[in-house]
Amino acid sequence: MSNNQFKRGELYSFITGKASTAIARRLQKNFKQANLDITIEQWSVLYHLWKQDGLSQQQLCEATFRDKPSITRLVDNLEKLQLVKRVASKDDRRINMIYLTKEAAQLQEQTMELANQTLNEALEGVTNGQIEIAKEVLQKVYDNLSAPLASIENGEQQRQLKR
Amino acid sequence: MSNNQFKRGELYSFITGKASTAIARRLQKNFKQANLDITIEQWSVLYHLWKQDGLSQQQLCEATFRDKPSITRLVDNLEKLQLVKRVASKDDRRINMIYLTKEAAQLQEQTMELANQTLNEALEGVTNGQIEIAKEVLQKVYDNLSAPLASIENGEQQRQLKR
DNA sequence: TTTATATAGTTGTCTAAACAACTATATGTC
DNA sequence: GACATATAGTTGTTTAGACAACTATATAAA
Repeated sequence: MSNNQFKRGELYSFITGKASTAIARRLQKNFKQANLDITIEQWSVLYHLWKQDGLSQQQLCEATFRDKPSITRLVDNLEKLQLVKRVASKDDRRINMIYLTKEAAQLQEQTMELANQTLNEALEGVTNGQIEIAKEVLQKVYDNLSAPLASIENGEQQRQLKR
Repeated sequence: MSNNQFKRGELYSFITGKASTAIARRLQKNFKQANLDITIEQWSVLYHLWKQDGLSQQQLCEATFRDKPSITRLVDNLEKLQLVKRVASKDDRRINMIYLTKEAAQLQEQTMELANQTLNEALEGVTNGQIEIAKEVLQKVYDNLSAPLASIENGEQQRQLKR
């Protein structure tokens, strides 16, 4: 575990930086060239609404791995662009249901095509087997860093309960 | 190539989002818990200066995959924190050489330890073989998306030359 | 030597992430 | 029903990324 820390350190820069920002920038550039005036962050929200319309902001937080203020502001900007509407839930008035507009529906096909193109470009020369392993590693990384959070929070709770 | 687009679409969210932000957030949290008041972005700049002190801002751009304005502002903030000094190069007065301060040198050991810990946590249960493949995939993604940029820019140049 | 061009860095503007503090509504308990 | 607590969302602040426009210095070409 300790004799390959340098190798792992190298991986750190890959995971945190290069590949993900390269894809993001490329997709953003492709959107721009196609005169699509949305950011990839906004697109990532629309992406989940295309899969299922009418999600709450809280559900969008979970789907996109963002915190609540981030989603509030993304929805703000999507509303300004008239791509999305906030509708207060009748059952629970705390909840905003987010619905796509017609304009947003029209964006789906074009942007998904660009996203697929970008991904195919990015993964050219990578075999499906390699992709599967990379997915597993990245998923494991995510799980490793998500699960322990609970135990940390439990620790804090226990500390609080002692009082 | 087209019959596994959904799988690739899944990978997209892994690459762009979950794993990298999870590691970044965890490392930031670990810094905070250790009362280290730097951001991981600032740390990533220091990381390269620890490997070699006295890099120019341009060299930091290349090392950290950021653009020039981003480095200007990161160096601004690192200077405010007294972790770094700008020194105008005598050979070429356009160039700022960036040097670590004593305070920054003291940060190295502690932060590198936290980074290694975080990475070990993140990669728990992942074999070295899997890590190697993931590295290859991410490197390939980066290369795929970096190299074609040149040809796009050539295309633009050719267009300009036509005038 | 003047002029064009390339390079290093800065500034302005917009968008977004992280975090803390906040409001409003809902739920559970006495 | 009153009170504590949990949940959904908002606002303020700081830091950062992307992009365009800019200044200053260096280099190449005429």
